[in-house]
Amino acid sequence: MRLATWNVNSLKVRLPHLLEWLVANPVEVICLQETKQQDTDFPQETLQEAGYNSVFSGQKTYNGVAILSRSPISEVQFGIPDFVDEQKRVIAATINGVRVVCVYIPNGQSLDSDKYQYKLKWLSALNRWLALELHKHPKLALLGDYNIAPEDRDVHDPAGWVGNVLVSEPERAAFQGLLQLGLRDSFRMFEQADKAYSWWDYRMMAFRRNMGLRIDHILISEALTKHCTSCVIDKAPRKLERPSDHTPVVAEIQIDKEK
DNA sequence: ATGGCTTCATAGTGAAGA
Repeated sequence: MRLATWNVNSLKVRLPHLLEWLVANPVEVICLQETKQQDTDFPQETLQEAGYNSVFSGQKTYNGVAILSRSPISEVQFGIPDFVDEQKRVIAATINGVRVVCVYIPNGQSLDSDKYQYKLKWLSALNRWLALELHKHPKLALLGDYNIAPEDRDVHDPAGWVGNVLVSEPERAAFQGLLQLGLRDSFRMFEQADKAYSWWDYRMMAFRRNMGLRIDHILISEALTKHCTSCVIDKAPRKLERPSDHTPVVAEIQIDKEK
């Protein structure tokens, strides 16, 4: 089954792009971030008509996450257990025997911001929870907008980004901490073109000049790695009119759907 | 150049994103 993640930057604005993309890419599961929509406004029926069940956790203006799936969705978890957070950034569910964890990791704003401290605490809480979750669900995938470029090769201009959030050493250490739980960055399991990114600033014609970062990731547990056959970034939606600044990432896992 | 663009919000001297 194919699993995707996409920060849509407003589901209300991007719904036509999402529906169009799902017709061309009928993935089994897609995790969405920055839906920026209250649950009462979530387009559940429209997505159902497009063949997708959905679970979602949203709020007005900011954040908001959702999981859509062609298969039944069970064991839905909202937020990180025992971590108090007003911001809707996590939703998890079990689909075809795979624990799907959808995250919108905080941006952090700047290294001297309170939001950066929140980001690091948040990552620490995520790590603690996932350690337990991996025990319960050996087949686990962590998909989302991580707001972390793991290595310099994930940054168009590493020297220019020094001192910024998304590339700082503590954030990268937190990313490595997730790998130390036994997760693998599925994108790096395969041969990839150089300068492959998943986000480009709206300004400065950044997309046309490929001034991007790879900050959207699909990490998979040991039990899934041997079944993972590809991971690709789909740049096509970034070329549309009024695009999201992020573009989808898709991993293919060869497992029995009936399990 | 602390800018640029986009979103949601409100009608701001805006806030936040990445």
